[in-house]
Amino acid sequence: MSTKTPSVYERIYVTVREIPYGKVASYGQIARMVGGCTARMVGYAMASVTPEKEVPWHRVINSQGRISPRARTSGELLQKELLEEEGIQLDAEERIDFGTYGWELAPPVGRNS
DNA sequence: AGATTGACTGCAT
DNA sequence: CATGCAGCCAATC
Repeated sequence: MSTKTPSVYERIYVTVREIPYGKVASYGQIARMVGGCTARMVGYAMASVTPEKEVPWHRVINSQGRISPRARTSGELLQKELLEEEGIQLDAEERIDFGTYGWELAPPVGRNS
């Protein structure tokens, strides 16, 4: 293998790939699941991700159930399109309901109102 | 080898 | 509800 050691990044990519179709996960959730890394690492990993990784980065959103404003480009718009493609509908405020689309491993406490 | 950055998160103001 | 600040740790320059 290459001189590069897999390290945390590789783990994050693998974890993100574990996200089932039609579900979403937050950075913090993934960070906790991977362990040893923080939400920033996940975000940074996503920023460094490439189509070659085949990572469904569009299934990764922030804790607010919102698409990260990211830095440049209108990629966020693309992300919304991809999410809808997965069958995930966004709220009127472009927000995702973790209780409905959230990863089964990421239950935000079921508080039925 | 040191400084900077980065698609985050949570709490305080 | 919007804005600000601090904590996190690794990759990149």
